[in-house]
Amino acid sequence: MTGVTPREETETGNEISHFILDEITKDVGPGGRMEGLTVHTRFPPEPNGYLHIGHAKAIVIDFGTAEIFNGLCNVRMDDTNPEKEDVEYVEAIKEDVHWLGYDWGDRFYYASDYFEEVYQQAEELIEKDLAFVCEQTPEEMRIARGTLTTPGTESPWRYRPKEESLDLFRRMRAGEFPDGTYTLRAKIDMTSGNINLRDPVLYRIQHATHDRTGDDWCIYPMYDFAHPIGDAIECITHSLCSLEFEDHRPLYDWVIGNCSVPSKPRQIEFARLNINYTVMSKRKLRQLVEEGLVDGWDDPRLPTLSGLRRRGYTPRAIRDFCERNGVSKVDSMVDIKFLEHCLREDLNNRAPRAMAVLDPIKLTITNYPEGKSEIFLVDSMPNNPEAGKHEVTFSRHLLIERDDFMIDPPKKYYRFFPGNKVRLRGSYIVECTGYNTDESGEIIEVLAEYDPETSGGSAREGERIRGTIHWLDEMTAVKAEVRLYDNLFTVENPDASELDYHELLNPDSLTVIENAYVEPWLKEDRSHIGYQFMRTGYFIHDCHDTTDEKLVFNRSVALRDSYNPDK
RNA sequence: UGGGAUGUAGCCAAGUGGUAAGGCACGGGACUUUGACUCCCGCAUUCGCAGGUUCAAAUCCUGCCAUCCCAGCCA
Repeated sequence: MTGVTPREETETGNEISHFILDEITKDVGPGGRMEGLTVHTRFPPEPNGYLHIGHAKAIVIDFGTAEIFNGLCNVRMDDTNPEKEDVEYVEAIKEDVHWLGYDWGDRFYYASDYFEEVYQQAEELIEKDLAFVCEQTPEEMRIARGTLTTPGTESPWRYRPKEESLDLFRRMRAGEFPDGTYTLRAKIDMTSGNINLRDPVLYRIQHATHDRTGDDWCIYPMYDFAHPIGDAIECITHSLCSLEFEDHRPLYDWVIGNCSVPSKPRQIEFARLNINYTVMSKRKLRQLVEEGLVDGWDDPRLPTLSGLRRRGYTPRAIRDFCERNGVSKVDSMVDIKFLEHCLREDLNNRAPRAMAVLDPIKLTITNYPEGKSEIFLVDSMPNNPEAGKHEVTFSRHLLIERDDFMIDPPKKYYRFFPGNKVRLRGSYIVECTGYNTDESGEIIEVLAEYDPETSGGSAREGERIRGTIHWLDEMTAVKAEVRLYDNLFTVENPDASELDYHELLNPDSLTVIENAYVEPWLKEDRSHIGYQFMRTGYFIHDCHDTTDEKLVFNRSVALRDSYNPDK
């Protein structure tokens, strides 16, 4: 038979090629160690926090790899430590994986599903004289483990008769001993340069109620023991994980090799994702949430999937980002600008356009009759006529962006200034004739005259209008709150800083604009993945705070802006 | 004086003995009823460093340097 040839493209259209695919191709191909097997991967989160974009990379690799080989990918909650885990997170994790666009079918599992089988394997190991019950205290064990440069020393309990270990282990399970008094340890090699092989703990006593198994157990297996067995039981062919597990692989292989399991999965490691100006560790994210420095796990400034979702990121943009970053073993730090690029690219093709004025100033069309009003039809997406059109109303009193007017502009400023003509997108070309100030000299109104012959915004024959400005009809505009976001941290790598992370927080990461205005249809419309407010960025309704009475928009990402007055 | 990995542009990243892909960022230009989008152009005489093998080296060999991970009864 011939080997399975990986598909070269994903749904997002990216050509995927990396070393893991190469390895798997060899494994399942002719003469490979898994010749002819269906590729089967798994995504194994610990339910102790919310998923972030680093997990998205893992999900894209786990599910994407299975997809490429026409295989399967399971989801398995790694719930072997009841003290740290909570069911609260399970549903959130499911939602995030689905939201990203992946489906595990009927293969949603828990490591705890296998507690009985894992236990049986432990007994078998004891009988094979490959594991023993140890009575060292945590402190004694730490000392006996040795250091990075000196070998460890064997536990005094290492050579106790296996019958005794078996009896003790059963009594551990029966709940006869308090936490910390006994452990089950693998009998490997206390002199190994790889500390994971210095008789690692396989089981510890923990009188804790488990979310799924309740009080059935008072001993729980360690990750290094439960994980390979879980993989093998599910007949996972390739167990893909991050780099820090690289030196656990010999132990993974030891467990697979010495236990009676139905398959022999292969672990392959890849570098986890880092992005500058943010943090990715669950610990730090939790801290930000618990200290109230952000508005919950789904704060739009956070790199959590729920935060990105609320910010207006699309699953497609995130998948695209992960795929285009590639997969390698190099510790890397990806530029957040690339993430933003992926979002803009997706939204540019799919988000309808609207006009919104974030910082309004009045514009009065002095030669347009008071009380008169007309309706213009504008393309919802100029680059895609099939997206249709929508109405905008025009009248004497309009709103424009405050920085679209200057009394004394620099060169190449194409917007409003006395004497200049600009196009009010979709309606008319107008000439700025002046402005009014209040007692303090503050500009409160811009004045202009419209040219009736430019209806729809088309210029007169031979005339070139450089500036096109967005605007709203004061009569029909709807008030909205708009939230602008910037990086949460002021430094590229907060983790590497010696300063306390509180000092690294960007004080301007959130800007709330209370009195912005938007086109009225945005009050009802919720049918789109996001909107482009022309010339200002991509926005989405805030899913928490938008109500029937109040509109709240989050800026997902600003538009690129090449305007540079200094040039 | 341990073990495991990794070094290709500002950031990702292809490349597997035949003469440095691509993307992001950046700079320039064209187009434009979004200073957006799109489109062109530019952006590593050199692959951590030093030797060596070869007609030919980012790719092979030797030595060195730098960075990351590991001493939880966490995952």
